[in-house]
Amino acid sequence: MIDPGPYLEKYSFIPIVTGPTASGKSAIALELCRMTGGELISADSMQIYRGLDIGTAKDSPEELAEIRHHMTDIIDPGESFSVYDYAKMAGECITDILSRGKLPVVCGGTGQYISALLYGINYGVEDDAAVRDAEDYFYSVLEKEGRDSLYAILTDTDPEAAELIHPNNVRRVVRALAVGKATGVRFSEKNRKSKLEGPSFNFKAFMPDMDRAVIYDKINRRVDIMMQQGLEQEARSLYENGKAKGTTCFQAIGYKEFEKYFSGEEDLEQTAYKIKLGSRHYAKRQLTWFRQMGEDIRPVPSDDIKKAAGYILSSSKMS
RNA sequence: GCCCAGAUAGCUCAGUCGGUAGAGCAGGGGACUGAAAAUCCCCGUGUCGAUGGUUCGAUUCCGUCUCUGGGCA
Repeated sequence: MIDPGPYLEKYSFIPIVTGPTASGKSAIALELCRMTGGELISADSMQIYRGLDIGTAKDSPEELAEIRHHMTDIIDPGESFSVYDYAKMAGECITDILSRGKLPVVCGGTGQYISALLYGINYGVEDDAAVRDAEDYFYSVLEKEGRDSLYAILTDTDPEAAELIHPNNVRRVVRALAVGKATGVRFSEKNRKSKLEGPSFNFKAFMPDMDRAVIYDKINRRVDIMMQQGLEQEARSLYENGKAKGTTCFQAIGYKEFEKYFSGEEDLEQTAYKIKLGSRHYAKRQLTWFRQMGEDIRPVPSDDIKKAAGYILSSSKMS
């Protein structure tokens, strides 16, 4: 555990505000920063990209100017980024903020990023070029021999991992195989050891308590607003950026759905429908992730932002 | 008013040569350890429009009615 420094005098933990998309977590986190003079650390896998503003529901330019944001707008579309990178960089940001006597407020809905921080998952060595090569190798095996024989290799070399990964989930099968081949340590073995050190900081996570029907309704309305704000133009410039083509940022909901619109196969109405649908499905997956974390995530009232922020701060002072 | 075609899951539809029915989408549950807004797994009882008739048995065949399309007046 890293020495929290002077911040300890006032607060006993670092708050994480998470939850599904459109649940209002950002407003709560901003309010927390205002109330404490804190700084915000994003935990969002798409808001790290410059230029993806409207579709990722990034905080407004005014909010970005008012509250100092970290882990937002840090890389260009086309660049790669990983959970490992996130955990490392976010940790550095937190250390830096604490050293200046301020409160870091983590906010974002990328479950894997939240878990990485909260459980202090150790992802291992920094250089992953060997793993990337191994992934390429296993993808070529997949192409030549099919998914059954690919899965058979995993059953053979790491039965424990094979037990947990469905044969159809090629991406995870390849990942497990590649880690084993490149590092010489079985995927299952590496994962088992990954939590031994524990988290680097004392975090506490919170999530707005909001009915799913309300979240879905907010998503639907928010997409209409994004369209009015010029999402089409933002997506178009991403598509015209040669370097970004086919990279991670194209997985972002609100951008990938424009592909068939730009090729003339679908109209704007169909595109908006698909963005809403994709966002709803995403929210559902996020809820599953956070539900699985159980008591590690505490609900906060969602009807009043100041009340929610106050609730988090008061629970800080008590414990 | 007449003729034709429909009416089956929240939606779009398939099907039952008469033995009470199933796909896609929506929706729900779950997994997740270096792309995660990704990737993957599981979940389908519904007066088969209403009402008579034929039949051991009708959502299925026949009659009537209601509604919805389309056509003719």
